[in-house]
Amino acid sequence: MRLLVVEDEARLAAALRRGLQAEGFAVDVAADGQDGLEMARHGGYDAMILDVMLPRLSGYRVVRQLRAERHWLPVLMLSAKDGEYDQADGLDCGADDYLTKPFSYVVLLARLRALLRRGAQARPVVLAFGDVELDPAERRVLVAGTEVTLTTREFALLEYLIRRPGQVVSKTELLDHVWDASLETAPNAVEVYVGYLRRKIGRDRLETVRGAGYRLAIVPPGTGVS
Amino acid sequence: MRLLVVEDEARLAAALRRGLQAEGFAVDVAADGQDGLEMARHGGYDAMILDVMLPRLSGYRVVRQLRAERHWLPVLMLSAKDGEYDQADGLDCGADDYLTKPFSYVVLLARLRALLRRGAQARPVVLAFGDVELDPAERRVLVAGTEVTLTTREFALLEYLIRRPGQVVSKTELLDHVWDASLETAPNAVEVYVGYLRRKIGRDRLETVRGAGYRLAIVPPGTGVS
DNA sequence: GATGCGGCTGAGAGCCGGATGAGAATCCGG
DNA sequence: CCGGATTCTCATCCGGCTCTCAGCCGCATC
Repeated sequence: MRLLVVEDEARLAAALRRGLQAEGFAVDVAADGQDGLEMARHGGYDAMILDVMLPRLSGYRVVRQLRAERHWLPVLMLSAKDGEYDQADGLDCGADDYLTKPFSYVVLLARLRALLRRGAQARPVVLAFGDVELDPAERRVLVAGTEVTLTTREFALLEYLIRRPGQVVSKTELLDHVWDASLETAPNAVEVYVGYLRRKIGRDRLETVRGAGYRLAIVPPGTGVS
Repeated sequence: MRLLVVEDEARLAAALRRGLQAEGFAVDVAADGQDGLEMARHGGYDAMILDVMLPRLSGYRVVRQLRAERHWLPVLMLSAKDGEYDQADGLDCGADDYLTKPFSYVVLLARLRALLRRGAQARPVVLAFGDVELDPAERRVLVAGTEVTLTTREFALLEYLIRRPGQVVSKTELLDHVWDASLETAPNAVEVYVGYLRRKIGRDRLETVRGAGYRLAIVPPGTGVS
């Protein structure tokens, strides 16, 4: 199994290389985001361990770029725990798993094994539900075939909902995942953004389930007035 | 086998970790419900041991949330035996097995092994009884194939009844579980909501057992006028 | 057939969850 | 450093949900 470790902190990189090699992996190391991306593209690795904070190109951008180029190799992200970067962001970018520093080496190994067991999954290029299509890589949204421009928040909200097609998602869950969990945001923000989103994708495509949350809905073709 | 232990009492958590690691399991520990939920989502565990009384998010809520998100990992619940929390509640939330403190470590191991042997079972996504289908995740109800919209209370009531298919459920039990136990609600409320529900799902599908409670009933196909 | 008890139901008061418009604060590109 | 876009808060409004009450019905027992 070939692994790519992208980590600029030399000590940690060396430790990881040694540890993983001892487990029988073939390990390459890149010291910044740009190099990491290059190597990931052409290296034929089975998985990648990727720090978030990197010189030249952040870990987020590396994953995003890879996914945009349709490379699906499993990515395990590492980040300092200072709240500035957060797990949801990482996973949204297309990472497969996430670990905050400091982490136990045993946990890292376990997660990595889990990833390798799952393997590179062919991912849907675009998420779709009804006549709403969302492309996370290109950050584009099509409703009934025509493009709609969304702000960052609106996009994140729609993405979270469309990954749970048809299911009811509670406001607290949305707050936790679409908004930064650390910041205390008034729950009302969700309602406000639901409102914005509805104006853009069409009122009927986003249903309120009173007391429970929100749910994407399929609007019958022909009826669709966005 | 990877296990997640969610337990806030440090002594017990440490004891479990040590004991289970000695048995050859890889063990992670979370100290509150919120962390536990996060880790359960992304950690790729084979099973979870979950205390009921936890800071931030109760064990019940953790399981409920996991199940709502279609994670089926086996869950073994632990609770103090003080009657406040009870076994039925735990199992209703979607736990797979239940142990009251104090428990013997040998019993815990045995139950855990049994769970792991069964593994994560793909669960029925929808609950059904007769021609009534209820999908907790999408929060939808179909009666004889056509959708029926229910309010929060009505939905909770039907969900509770349909989880006890065909059994008689007393009014006090309904009050305890469908209504907030802390608030004193007049018992009459149950009758009122049974009435509402009957109007929506069809009179015959919800029987009164005089002096005992209510029971869902199967109406013969063809007869069914909702 | 009278009486009593358990269950049913219509009406209505109050409350709560959600929607929305306006505006402050912040970010970002030029 | 400015101006527009974006994010978020706040106050307010609205509709419908929840629950209580009071009276009625029907079963059951005598």
